[in-house]
Amino acid sequence: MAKFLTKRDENYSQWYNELVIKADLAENSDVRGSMVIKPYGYAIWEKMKAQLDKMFKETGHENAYFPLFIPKSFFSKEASHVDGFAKECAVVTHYRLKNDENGKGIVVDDTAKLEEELIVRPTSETIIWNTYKKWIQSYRDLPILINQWANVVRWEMRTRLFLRTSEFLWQEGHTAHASKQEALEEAKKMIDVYAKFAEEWMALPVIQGTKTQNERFAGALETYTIEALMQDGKALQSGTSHFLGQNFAKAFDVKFASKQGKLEYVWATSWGVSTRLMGALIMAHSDDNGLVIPPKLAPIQVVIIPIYKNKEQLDKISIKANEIANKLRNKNISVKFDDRDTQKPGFKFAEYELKGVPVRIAIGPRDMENDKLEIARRDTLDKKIINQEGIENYVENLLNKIQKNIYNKALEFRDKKTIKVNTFDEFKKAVEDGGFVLAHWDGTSETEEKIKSLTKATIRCIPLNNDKEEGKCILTGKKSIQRVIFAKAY
RNA sequence: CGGGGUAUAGCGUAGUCCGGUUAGCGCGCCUGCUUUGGGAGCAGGAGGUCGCAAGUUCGAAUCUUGCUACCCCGACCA
Repeated sequence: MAKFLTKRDENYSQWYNELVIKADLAENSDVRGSMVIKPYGYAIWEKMKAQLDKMFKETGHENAYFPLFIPKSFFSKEASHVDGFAKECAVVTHYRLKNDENGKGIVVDDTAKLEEELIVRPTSETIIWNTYKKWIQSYRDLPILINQWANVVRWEMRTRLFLRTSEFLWQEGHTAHASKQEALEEAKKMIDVYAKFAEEWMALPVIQGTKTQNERFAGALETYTIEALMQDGKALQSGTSHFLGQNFAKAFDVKFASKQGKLEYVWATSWGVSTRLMGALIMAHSDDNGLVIPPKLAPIQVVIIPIYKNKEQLDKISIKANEIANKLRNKNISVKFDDRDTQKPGFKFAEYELKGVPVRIAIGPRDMENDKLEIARRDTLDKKIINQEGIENYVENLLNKIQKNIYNKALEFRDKKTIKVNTFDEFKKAVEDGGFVLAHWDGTSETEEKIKSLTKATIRCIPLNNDKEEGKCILTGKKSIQRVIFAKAY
């Protein structure tokens, strides 16, 4: 089986690329570094989006929309922010095209040069804080809890479908608060929301922690992150939430009158997840036969495939299949009855396996005689013949089981690949083997940099609620108060 | 931005060094028949400005020059 897909242990990144394309999730477009998200892939993203949106609203946030274009001057207002993004910005310099005088198609009209260049947003802090300045005068105007669903552009040198594309879809929350305490709580609250979403919906175990200064968001005082482990042993940063302090308020001069009548700068957070979550979902669970999608995010949860020799048989089976489909739909389960006559059952089995549909039901003449059906689950590839009677409860139960099993499998894998080391030799070997490596670190950026250049491993995070433990830095031997998580990352 | 490479049908490729019939093959696509409980078989068929432009030549996918695009390695990537 799966003779059309490269195996994971042969070439993991080739497996990933083939899978994304063959499962019909996305493809490269003719625009450098930009992908087309195809209907099946977009359907998964829509499910993610719907759930996240619900969770944001449940935590008091509202959606709004800010401009795609940001005046260049906004960017220079926050120094570390511009440092972080300057090298990967798309810039709009003109606003008109004209026919080439030599008849060679269309050229930029040099006379239509913009007074001030516009940057295609790589993130929206600047335009949003420029706006918040107009909205905030008093503590009564706070907090502002806004989220935006948008596309952003970062001119990356090297791109990969979903993991890093020049243009990508995401949400960015931008909140404004009257106190440091409240902003910090907001940042933590949102990383918590992300972790909950990853674990309960994506079946993806994640570690919450803070970033070191080196890895922090440009302009943030603290960056909270959720880190997940992929099957090749590399880490994937899956969501971040930043405590921005008063940096942006100061850069954009956003002050409010406090209850005591003093003028104070506003405290800020921002937080986001992107279509990169699709990459995490694919890499964390899928196997050599194709995608494995957790039921809660699967666009099709159950597919029914008829097996027949002639039209009369198909007609009979169709009646039964539709009956079953309706029973399942009444349980809010999404079902597809695939009665295409243009493909054979074997082809369909393979196709839905490749596409990661959690449950497959096959009904043939044999089953029709005995009131049975064949049910197969994608996560374990187990097949069973069961009674048609009570199928809706059976499937409902099975989908929950599959969701849990996928999570447990990923958790087991991560636990197995999480190793404590105490010496630099052990460290190098562990990094080479892949996985999360728990090691002592002296807390300096220089040491972190050195370790990165020696091993390509970076500090993924300092876990929240980390156990305090005296130790010695694996590189310098200096004192350390806790272990941090190292890994090679995407 | 430095180094290397590639461009031929929807996709993957052979042919290019050493110019010479109608540019070959696999997948996919179309038609027909037989098939249908794990990616069907046979027969027939359609599909090509050989990246673009100029040059050399009786003759260019093939040689020369220029251009463009893409890929790989490095640098870069909260």
